[in-house]
Amino acid sequence: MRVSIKDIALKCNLSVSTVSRALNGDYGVKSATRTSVMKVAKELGYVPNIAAKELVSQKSKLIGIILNESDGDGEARPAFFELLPHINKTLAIFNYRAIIYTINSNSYIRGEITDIINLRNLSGCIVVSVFRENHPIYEDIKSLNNPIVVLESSILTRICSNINTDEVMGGYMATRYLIDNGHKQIGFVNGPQNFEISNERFEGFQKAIEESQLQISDTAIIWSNYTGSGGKDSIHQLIQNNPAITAVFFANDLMAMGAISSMAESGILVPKDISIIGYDGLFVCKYYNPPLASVVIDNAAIGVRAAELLLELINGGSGKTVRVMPKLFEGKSVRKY
Amino acid sequence: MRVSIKDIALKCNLSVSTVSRALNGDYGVKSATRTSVMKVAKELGYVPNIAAKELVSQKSKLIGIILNESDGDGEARPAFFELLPHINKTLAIFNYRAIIYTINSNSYIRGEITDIINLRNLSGCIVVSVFRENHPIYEDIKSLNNPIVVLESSILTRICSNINTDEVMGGYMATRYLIDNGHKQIGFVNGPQNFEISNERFEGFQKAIEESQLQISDTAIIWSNYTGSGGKDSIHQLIQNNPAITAVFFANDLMAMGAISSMAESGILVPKDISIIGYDGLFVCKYYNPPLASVVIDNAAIGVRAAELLLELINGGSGKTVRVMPKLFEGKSVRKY
DNA sequence: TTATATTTTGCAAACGTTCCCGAAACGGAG
DNA sequence: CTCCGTTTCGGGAACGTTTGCAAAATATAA
Repeated sequence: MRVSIKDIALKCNLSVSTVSRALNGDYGVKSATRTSVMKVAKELGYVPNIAAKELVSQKSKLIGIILNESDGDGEARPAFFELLPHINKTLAIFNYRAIIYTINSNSYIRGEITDIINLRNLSGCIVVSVFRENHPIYEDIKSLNNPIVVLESSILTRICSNINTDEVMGGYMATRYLIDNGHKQIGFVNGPQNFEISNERFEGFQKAIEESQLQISDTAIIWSNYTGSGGKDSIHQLIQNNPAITAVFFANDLMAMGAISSMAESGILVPKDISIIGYDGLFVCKYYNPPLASVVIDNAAIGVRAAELLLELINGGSGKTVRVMPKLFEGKSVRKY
Repeated sequence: MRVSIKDIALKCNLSVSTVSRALNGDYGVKSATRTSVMKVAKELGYVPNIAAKELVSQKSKLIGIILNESDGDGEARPAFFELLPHINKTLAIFNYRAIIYTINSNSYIRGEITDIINLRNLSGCIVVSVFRENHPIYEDIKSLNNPIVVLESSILTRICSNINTDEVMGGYMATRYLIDNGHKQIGFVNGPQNFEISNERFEGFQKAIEESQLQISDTAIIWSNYTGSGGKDSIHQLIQNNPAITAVFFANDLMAMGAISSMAESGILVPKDISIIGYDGLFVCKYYNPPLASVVIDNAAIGVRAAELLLELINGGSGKTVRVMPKLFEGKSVRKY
């Protein structure tokens, strides 16, 4: 049998209420008794019963991390797994723990996230994976009364914060980098059109292009799917329709890598024949061949910040928007003219 | 106020005990009352209070996933993040949930894992990350009385199962593949000597070498550190001391990639000048340039199996060892003679 | 019909906390 | 020494379940 507060009370000749107060540092207990309680608690190896605490407090110190199941295959947005440990560590500092939920984007039914929260009385949630625009989960989140932090989105309510990289800026930086290195015929392989991030990255792309008064043909812009094989298909289509192209911006690293390895087989070399820049800054970028230029998202910073934002909400703060600036990793995949 | 079992009882003119039994499908309640209880529960939107359940049952339906914090940087063993969703999904089927703990391998103090389990009354743990041999956590695990599944290790007790790929076989397969393609001067860049997996992969390497009666010089075997930059350093050292070498087996993909990208800068091409095979089968392998031959570990299978093993233990089963066979991904990084 | 066996239900304790409220102890002022 | 204000403490309800045991209801057998 585990030792409880009652055992301590017995050994100290105190009531359970006093012991509880002593243990929790509440005001109103003599410091002498507090220390003796602490001592006995330690002697007996007391471990508080969290279930009991949760029962009376109706709170759980548990926060949910919502993963889009389609990320499970490691194809889409592997970057998210890189920030998990950082979320976790930050929460742990305040004695919160993360509990993982994978939800299937396609079979999602209204209220699912509410049920998840209610069942375990979660203190809050971090929605970590990207869902397509207008996905019903966003409706649920908007009407929810629990602290939520949504990544890579712009949902903002009294009790819902969001954090994301400045995707427009990211798209701009990548394109600008190509332009600054003398490229004029530039292609863009984006993700699906119904993802917010795709549109924002596109916006940045356009901004840089217009700024430089370049002409980009419609066939130089492809809406793909963020997967490696998508990148492969797109690059060939792109080259075929735009033989003069000298550089391509891929809206994520995976597509870029798929394209590069596929081109190598056809004898097209990067960056000699064509320059490539990706997006995400996966840690393998720097070990890629050639090291892949990429817009790097600071996952550690996002993870930490997301956890902090959630804790703020839990402690009564109100929703806010945080943008983190992406950085450029130059790699060696862009040729300088 | 949330609706409780009591509200249902009131509305049904029943006692809470009957309602509880009806809800839990226990024997001894008339099917008519059961259906009416179910109906009312649904009407009222009843959600069971898990804290209360846990309090009386002294069990939690929560299982801990123990991550070695040093994996957090994404450098060491990124493969582990690939199996997280699979563990999670399998557990979810049985209404168990995973809660993530990162523990710092270096500052670990005896009993830490015990505390983790006790605090939340975890039903069990999956220790997912590799710790060095003789790490104190293994002592704790051996003396623990809770269900545990350890990955990539061979700790086995009444209540502790382990699951791992056949590393000896993996090392053998990789080496054999090089030999079968006509390579005779083969190098091996391994991980640190105080990791079980390093030694097992080495054993497989040796086995294949001896079987083929090849002579390998001592300088062709390097004990590195499983990181990209480690791979880079090792390959240069290796080539310098063994100019005639035609193929290198890296004990993980990260080192292999670090080596390949670094060699490219020196004009050494893979597989034309030197052949490379890695280990882990990271999903980026197939998009690497060139697609990287690798011993692929089936993370999905391991994740699912690990969860199943744990559930077995929780349900009273006893510890067992499961080995899964690695597969070979041929890629295009090994030249055939 | 009565007696008995079986099924179905209710009562109440228990799980380990927190917290409100009142009682006891203590301190200082008069 | 008395009185009153503080500080410290204890009693007990409450949180929402499960479960052993007894009571009630129902079915079965004679």
